[in-house]
Amino acid sequence: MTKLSDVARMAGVSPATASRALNGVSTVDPALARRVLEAATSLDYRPNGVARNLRRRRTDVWALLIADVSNPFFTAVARGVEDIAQANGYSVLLCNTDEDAAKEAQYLAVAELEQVAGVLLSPSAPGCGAARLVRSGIPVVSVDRPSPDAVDAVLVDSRGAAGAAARHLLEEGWGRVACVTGPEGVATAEERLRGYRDAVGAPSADGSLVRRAPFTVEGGRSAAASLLDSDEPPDALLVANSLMALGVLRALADHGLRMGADVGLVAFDDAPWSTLVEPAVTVVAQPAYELGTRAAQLLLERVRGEATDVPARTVVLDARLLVRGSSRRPAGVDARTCQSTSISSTPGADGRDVDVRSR
Amino acid sequence: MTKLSDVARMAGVSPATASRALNGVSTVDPALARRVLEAATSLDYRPNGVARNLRRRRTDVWALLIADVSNPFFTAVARGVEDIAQANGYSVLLCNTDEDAAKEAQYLAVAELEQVAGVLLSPSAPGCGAARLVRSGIPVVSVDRPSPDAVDAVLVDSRGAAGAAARHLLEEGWGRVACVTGPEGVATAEERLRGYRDAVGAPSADGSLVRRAPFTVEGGRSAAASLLDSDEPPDALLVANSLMALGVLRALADHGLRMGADVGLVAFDDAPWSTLVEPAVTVVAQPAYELGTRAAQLLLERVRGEATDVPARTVVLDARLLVRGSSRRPAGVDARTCQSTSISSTPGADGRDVDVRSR
DNA sequence: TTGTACGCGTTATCAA
DNA sequence: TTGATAACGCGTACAA
Repeated sequence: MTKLSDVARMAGVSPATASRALNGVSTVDPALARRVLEAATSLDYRPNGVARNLRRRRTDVWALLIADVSNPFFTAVARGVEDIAQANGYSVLLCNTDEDAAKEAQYLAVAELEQVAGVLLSPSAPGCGAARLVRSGIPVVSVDRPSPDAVDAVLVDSRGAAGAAARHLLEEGWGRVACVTGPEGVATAEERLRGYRDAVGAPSADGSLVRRAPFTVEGGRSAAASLLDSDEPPDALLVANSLMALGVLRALADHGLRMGADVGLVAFDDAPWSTLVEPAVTVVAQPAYELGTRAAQLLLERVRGEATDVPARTVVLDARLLVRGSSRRPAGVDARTCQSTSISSTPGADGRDVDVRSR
Repeated sequence: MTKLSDVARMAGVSPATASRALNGVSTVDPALARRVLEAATSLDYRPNGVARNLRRRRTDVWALLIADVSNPFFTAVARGVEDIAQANGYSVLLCNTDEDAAKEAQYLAVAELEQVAGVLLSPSAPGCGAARLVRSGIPVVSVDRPSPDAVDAVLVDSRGAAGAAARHLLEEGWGRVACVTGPEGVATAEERLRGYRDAVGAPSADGSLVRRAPFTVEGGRSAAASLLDSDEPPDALLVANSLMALGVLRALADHGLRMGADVGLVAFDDAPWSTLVEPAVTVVAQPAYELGTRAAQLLLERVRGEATDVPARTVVLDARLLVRGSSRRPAGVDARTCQSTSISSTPGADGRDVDVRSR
């Protein structure tokens, strides 16, 4: 492995000058610089980033902790993060926590060990161990789910969106609206359940119409099956995630029920297949990619030191309710008519508006 | 930042002993080891991984270069890789190349700079610059797409699977079978086209029935639209990827055509929505997750030095043709009947068989 | 403008 | 079994 001192020797200069030349420091004599560059080329010199990182006392790596890249929502978030990172010279470590606090803690330990420049975190539970990172100078930005420890946060108004969705189902005339949400303790799962309860009213929203399950296809399937097999089955479902929605559709098919006709449906996340099924699925579209880019931009300011002393920032993005066939109640007319309307969960906003609040 | 020497001083030992104690070296006196551990705890000591990496001359990081995490196929691959990595103490850097040679080269440079322990690569073109990594001692395993530079490779028999799929369409009685494949130069795109040509015969497989497009929804949509708008439109389509398939379905709808009835369809990748549309989509199911885990296992052996001097290995996994409604030709009977059969692309294999060959 | 010398924090070597 | 010492490869005060 050829190192900097080799290049320096060949160019007939000191390692210091070689270092400066290769890093484009302007004070170095052009002639020398050229000699150094040539030596580096002919020796096929590759700088050692690890040594540089040690010396510089920083790295150009971020850690991204999400529940699961297989979840299309997080895939989009990850892509957004990666795009911003790459455009600014950072690399990102992908960490799947599977909503597991132990895995999460382990990844945070790795992030600290590897001295990453910053962390983007979608915590599985409120009390994750991100505080120590922040204390040791590593900025942490939370994505999708809030963290008391995070410096900044980029969130979606899950509660408002879930409320609007449930209200929409009620207004369409569905009688018993149930809710299939994520695991207990997961912020977005709780918020969506809360929004649902806002709409249906606490008394009627007793346990019999609520199911918690993992944010997976199988989670959705079994939750829906359990609801449909109960004594008083619902006639409409609010589903907290697109993977779950796939399972719900399977459960409906297993029970011989047609969505939109027998059972109303609204699901979170605008999956690409949601307009290909019949009828199309009414969804709460979340700006997942933008969630990633915005969080990355906030982190960028922090790691660059541009936002030191800036108080914690929280960006709340709006979700949009896209009304399609699955939530429309069949009247006399054909229930399979498919209309698409955009309704913002925040009155007056057009769905692309962004709230930026300090906390 | 408290460092090792601080711990050593507090424990009244040398840094060397402190290091040994913290790393669980057995030769250290239990009493001393305990003192070190206590000191480390009370000082809240966190080792500096960067310094350790420099001294050890190795890191515990892999780089994973894929076209795009947003592509569900690669998402599954990434998840497979990450699971194996995490279980063995490695972290993975996620790199989206977008089939862009420049981006790919840049990421490979980062991988070398950061001295990653190994690279998992799905090259966009045959001649990528992975050779230099291998020369400098970094093992590279190619995933999904072969690379002349890679040490090992884990692939799928795309050509055989595409051939079987096209043959299936012909046997069902579709007259003009077209092919929508990926960008020129991308190995899997070429292999699938080749398999298609194997089946339909080179003469009839002239350009008029072949379209190349990006592996995206929009790529599939416009390719299908172009085919359907041509003078002699096809009556069946072989589509090389599930994102493209979504676009193709959209194009069919735009043209007022029903798959399975007006147009036969087989698509690569068994997306979760493929059984939810009507009729269900016949697919070539690729073992994407397993592709990731297998590649990771091969890399693991290399980075551990267990497979030094072992010649390059190529693992070829089988894809399975899952026959469903979209490829069945409507006869007198209802074309929407949905059957699901499993046919291996390799005669005699059950679809889970694996060929391991040396090259 | 260039060179010398040191330090980043850890681990491996070697002698005791 | 322990400790002193020397790297690992680079960047950067400081002095020249």
